[in-house]
Amino acid sequence: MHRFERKQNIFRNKDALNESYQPDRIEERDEEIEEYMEALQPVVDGWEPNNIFIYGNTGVGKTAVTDYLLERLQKDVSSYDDLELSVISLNCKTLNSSYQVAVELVNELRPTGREISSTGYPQQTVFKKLYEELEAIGGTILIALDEIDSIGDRDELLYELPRARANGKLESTKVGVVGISNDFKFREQLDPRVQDTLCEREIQFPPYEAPELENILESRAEIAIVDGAIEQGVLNFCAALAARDSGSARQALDLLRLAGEIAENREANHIERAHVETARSQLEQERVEEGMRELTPHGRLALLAVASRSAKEETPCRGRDIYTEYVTLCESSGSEPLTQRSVHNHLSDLRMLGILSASENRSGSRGNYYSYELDVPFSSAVEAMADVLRLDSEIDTIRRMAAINDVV
DNA sequence: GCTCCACAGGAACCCGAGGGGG
DNA sequence: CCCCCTCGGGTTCCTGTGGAGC
Repeated sequence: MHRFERKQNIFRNKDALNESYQPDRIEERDEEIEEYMEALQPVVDGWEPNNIFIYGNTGVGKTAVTDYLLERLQKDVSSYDDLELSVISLNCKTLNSSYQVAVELVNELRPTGREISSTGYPQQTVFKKLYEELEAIGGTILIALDEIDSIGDRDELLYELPRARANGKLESTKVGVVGISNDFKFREQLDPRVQDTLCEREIQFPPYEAPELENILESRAEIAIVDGAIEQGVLNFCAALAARDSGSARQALDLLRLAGEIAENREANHIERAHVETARSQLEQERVEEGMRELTPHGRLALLAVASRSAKEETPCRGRDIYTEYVTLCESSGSEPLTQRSVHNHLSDLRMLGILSASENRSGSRGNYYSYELDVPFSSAVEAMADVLRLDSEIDTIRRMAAINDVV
């Protein structure tokens, strides 16, 4: 007989560890909040808003603080009847050009049914539509663009928006842009004219230090987890791991949440260090699988080529040898091989994703080159691709080779 | 101390699939 | 119908690199 039973020996309110949870109080970011408020002050005073650029790694509170302050600002502004403030927030993660961001903004502002399609128009046409929508709203408009770095170097919108008023594109509307970026190199690569305007006010969110992370974890754990269900030193351990890796509160909270789930599944009464260890390797695994799922067919073939070399205990090995392996795999799967340059691109993508690691070889007259090897367990690399490629027999061979050579 | 290997990675371009709009 | 737009993934061509060996 099957039966569901409520388990509540670990969690009291697990949601408090989720990304979407909004805590009442934001911990350890007092200085940044103060600076941020100062940058937003002109809105309350009725002047043209500052453009603000926020940067810092993922999980250091940029988005949380922005959401909190913009909400606060709207509330506080509403008590002055001569001020009209609208806030538009957009996450640009999946939008990789100014064009797409502009389309998305227009569609955000338009009622359902009147949206525009995401291709087809000349860029300026889309900008014009955007200005029309903004002008129709009037007052002060703050546009918060989260993960803005994903537009890469196609940053025309960031040039246009802050200048819209000066260029006569907008009459009655004052626009302020808040750009949020995970990548502080993004700032450098921006057109200098964009830097001038967009980065009028810059606020940097530094990574959290271990003690700060521990405070954050403590305050969340109080809400999320049953009293006494955390063993001594576990929070400290989570904080230390996250601080060493990324300084991200997101990561620290994920670790704690997953460790809790593992503890629960093992029917333990409290979360132990060992659960955190397991949680860490699981999260790492998930991250890698995520990366592999999004590979293009040739990206997969390139990875499989490395896996194949690895099965024969021939890694680390250089790009040239991977390429020949890749070509034979292409032939067996009946697809046209790409040029060496393209495979080289795939290898470097895989390196960025942390799936491959590369060591530089400087051998003078015999050239400089990278030696690649798998940076993930052999089995997870092969597993992740087995279902997609029409290479079952080849993959079997690779597996058998691996078994003989005892590769894992 | 100069040369030069053999790769890394940037730049410019190409192509076909998405979709305008007159 | 024709010519316009963007975009992703691909090419082609090219320059930069650092120390072993002359």
